[in-house]
Amino acid sequence: MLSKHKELLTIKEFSALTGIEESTLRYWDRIGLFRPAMRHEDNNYRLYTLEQAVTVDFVTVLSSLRLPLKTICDAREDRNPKKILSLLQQQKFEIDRELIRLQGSYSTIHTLEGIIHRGMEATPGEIGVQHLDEMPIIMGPENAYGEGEPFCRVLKDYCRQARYDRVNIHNPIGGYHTSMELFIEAPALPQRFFSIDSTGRDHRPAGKYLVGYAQGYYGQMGGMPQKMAAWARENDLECEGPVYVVYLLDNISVPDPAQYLAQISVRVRKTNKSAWKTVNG
Amino acid sequence: MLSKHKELLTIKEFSALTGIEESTLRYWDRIGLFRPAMRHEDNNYRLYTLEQAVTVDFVTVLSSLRLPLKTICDAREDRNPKKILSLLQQQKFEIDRELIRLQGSYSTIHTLEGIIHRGMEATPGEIGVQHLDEMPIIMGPENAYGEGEPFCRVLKDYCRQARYDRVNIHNPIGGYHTSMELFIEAPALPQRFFSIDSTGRDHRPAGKYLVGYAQGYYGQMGGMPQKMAAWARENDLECEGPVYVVYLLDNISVPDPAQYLAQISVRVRKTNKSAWKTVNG
DNA sequence: TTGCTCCTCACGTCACGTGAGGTGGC
DNA sequence: TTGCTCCTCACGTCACGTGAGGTGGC
Repeated sequence: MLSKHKELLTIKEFSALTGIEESTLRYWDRIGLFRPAMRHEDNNYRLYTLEQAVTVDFVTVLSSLRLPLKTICDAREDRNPKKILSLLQQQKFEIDRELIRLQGSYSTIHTLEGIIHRGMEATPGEIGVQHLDEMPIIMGPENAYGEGEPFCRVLKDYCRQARYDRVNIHNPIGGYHTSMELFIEAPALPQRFFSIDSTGRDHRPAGKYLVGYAQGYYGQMGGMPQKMAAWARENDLECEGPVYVVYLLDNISVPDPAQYLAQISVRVRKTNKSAWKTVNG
Repeated sequence: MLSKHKELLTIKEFSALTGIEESTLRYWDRIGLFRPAMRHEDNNYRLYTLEQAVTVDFVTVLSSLRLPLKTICDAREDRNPKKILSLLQQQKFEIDRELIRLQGSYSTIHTLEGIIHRGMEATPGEIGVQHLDEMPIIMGPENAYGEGEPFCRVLKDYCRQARYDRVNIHNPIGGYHTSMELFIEAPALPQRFFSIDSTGRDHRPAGKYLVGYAQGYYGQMGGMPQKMAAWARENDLECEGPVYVVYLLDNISVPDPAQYLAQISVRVRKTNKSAWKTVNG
């Protein structure tokens, strides 16, 4: 038969038994969430019962589910199955929201990694034909450029709309020009912006693209549009469809705007002059 | 042509444009993470450029990925693609860990909801035959009961081992008795504990079970073992295999131990006396 | 006296949010 | 004078962690 005193645990013993930090136990005591069964008469030491090592799981389980300690504290007194079920149900929503946020972050990282990797491999000024895989995007509305309206303002209008539409605004943003002609005319003023987003239902289709890499600040293409057009003519290629501009390196990865690196891509096909068969050949 | 001054934004305008709270902008300024381009000469107002509304995304993107502001601050000065990739890679691990934790919480909630629901539907003292679905569990090691060793201590030994083995210790814990005979002998001293865990590779198999619901504190079955054995005999049933004890209602959902509700389950088959066919009949 | 465990109390952490009290220009 | 926007500074939040200074029994 063990003496009654033997069953009482000091804070250190209780901490070792339950795995809860001493400082946490003192804090829970202080806010009245979970208190030791008694205090030692002489030295005021906290004394926990062995039973408490089991009943404390009301706190540990619910706090592990991220319920605020205040909520746990309030629910503790007159808890019943129904009330607990309702707390759990609520918390499931919270966790769902967190899961969605985290998956968004994960996806953003994945996209960024891919983009930055390609940015490190690309050579500024390089032009060539490449096969590009499908890129899922979310296409924004048509841009409204007012008289002398700066690029930044329009981009921010897009961002505001994106926030409103619950689109992940932390994903990389690209520029969309409806044709090579319009791109050459105003390379700094895309007709639309798009967000590179793996959940997007729009996409830049897979296929053969004329790809150029331009170094410099947003929209400053340094003659790249003309060079790409010339390169296409020289190689009997015809640009078709929209032009996509994606900044592989920008202020996320380099501090100096002069080091930004844009990937410009537009679909191409061989012209009639070419030896290859063409669709309308 | 717009005047140079028109392109400068007050904190309110900048906040509206970027969606970042004014208090957050002041905080970022204070810790030197992101400062306005200049201050107004007269009134010391913060003045941001339109460009900054774009470059601030270095901060917003990385902080949305939960990188500590200190890390973002340190990386800002001389950032380069390689360094940013390494930060992203690290953060991916962090997010992975968080995702796993959250999924664990989600699964714990799901398990708890199921258990508490069954606890609300069950009638204390009831005995009957039920079909039970498979229940995934993680089986613990064999319990070592020392001389006069209290139940709580053994349970906590199991918990410590579970923490060590990285088993989710917040999932409900059940008792496992190797046979009905041993259960009747010592209903408060299960040979093993197990954790109800959807990721578990062990399980209580699906099948026909003799099920009893006993009210009261852990291990206090109030004659339920004998009653269940008697019920089985009267109904020409033979108990086989281990006995599982799961507390459907315990200190998570009710404060009073007298209200705890245990579900006791053991597989049964018809005896020879029965009209039904038996395996060895 | 030394070493040990415990105590309380104050302050730090992290990324802000809130409110008090004051300024500057219409 | 009133109303508006901005400022700084201090304090609050949340769930602890840390350390200073002190106690009690061997």
